[in-house]
Amino acid sequence: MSTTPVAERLRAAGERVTAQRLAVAETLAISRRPQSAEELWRRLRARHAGIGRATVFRTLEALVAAGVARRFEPEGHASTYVACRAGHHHHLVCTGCGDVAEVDEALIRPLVYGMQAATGFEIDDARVDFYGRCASCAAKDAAGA
Amino acid sequence: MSTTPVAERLRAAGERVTAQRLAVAETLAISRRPQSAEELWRRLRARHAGIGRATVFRTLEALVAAGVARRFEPEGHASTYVACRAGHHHHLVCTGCGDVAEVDEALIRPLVYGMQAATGFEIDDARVDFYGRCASCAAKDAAGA
DNA sequence: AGCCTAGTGATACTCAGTCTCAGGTCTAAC
DNA sequence: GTTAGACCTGAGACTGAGTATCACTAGGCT
Repeated sequence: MSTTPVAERLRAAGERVTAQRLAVAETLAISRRPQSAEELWRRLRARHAGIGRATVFRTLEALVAAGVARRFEPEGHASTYVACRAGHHHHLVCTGCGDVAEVDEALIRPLVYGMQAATGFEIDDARVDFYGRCASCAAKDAAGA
Repeated sequence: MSTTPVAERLRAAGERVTAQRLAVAETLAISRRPQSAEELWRRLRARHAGIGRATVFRTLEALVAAGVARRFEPEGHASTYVACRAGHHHHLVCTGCGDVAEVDEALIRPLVYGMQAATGFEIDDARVDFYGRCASCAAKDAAGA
C-alpha cells in the first residue's frame, strides 16, 4: 500500500489508489504550468506506455474531486489542470510564463461575506481567478519596452 | 440606420450592425438566465427562420467583444452567455433558478489591489464568478427543508 | 448608386470529452 | 493468503461544441 501524500489524499477522499492515478498526479506536479488532459496524456505515454486517453480524463476528474488538482476553463480552449496543495484556494495565473500562484481562501472570504450581505445570495462556490504578469515577467516587460 | 442601445454599442466597438446581431442580442436580453449558443440558435430559428448556427456562434463572439454579452464557462458544459450592461463587472449566478445578478467592478477592486501588493503580480484580468442561491431560492430551500 | 469589406448560411470538419464493455486490479472480509 | 466484488482501465466508437471554408449577400462609406 502506497503512502505518498497524493495516495493519502486520494484515500481520504474515498478514491482508489492506482498506479495510473499516481502517475498522472506526479506528472502534473512536475510542471507548475496548467496543462490540458491531452497534453498530459502525451507526456504520460513516454513513461507509462499503455495508459489510455480516457483514463487520463477520468483520473483528472478524480484528482479534482480529491482536491489534488484544480481545473481551469480558459475561454475557447480545452480545460487545463494544475496540481494543488490541500485546502480550498484560488489562483493567479501569469499570462507570460504560465506560472501559477495560489491565493489563500482567507483573502477571498471577506469579499464573499460582503457580497452575501449586499445581495441576499447564499454563496456556495466562488471562482476567483486572476490573470496577469508575475513579478519577473513584469520586470522583463518593463526592460523590453 | 438603427439606433437601439445595442446597435450603438456595437458601432462603438467597431462592429457592424446587422439584423442577425440585433436578433441575437434581443433574444439574449429577453431571458436573464445564461444560455448556450445552441439553445439560443434553436430559439432564434422560431422568429428568424434562416439564421445559421455558425452565425450565432460568431455573433456571440462579437457581442462579447463589444461588451454587450458576457461568456460563462461552466465546468464540463458548453459556454453560456448573458446580456450585460455596459462596463466591466462580475456575476453572481443562482444555481436554483439560473438568475444572474451583476457585481460591480468597484467591489472587486480592493481585492485586486491587495493581491497585487501581496504577490507582485500585475493583474490584468479577474474572473470573479460566484455561485449560490438567490434570496428567494434560499427561502424556498429553508421552507422545504 | 456603386464599391468594397465584413457578415452570413450551409456544411464539412476538428477535437475535447464521454460512453461502453471486456478484462484487470484494488480493497476489505474472511 | 485467498477470495469476491466493486471499481478502474484501455480501446475505440461516439457525441456535440465550436471552427473553417466558400460562395453569396448586405452594411456602410463615398
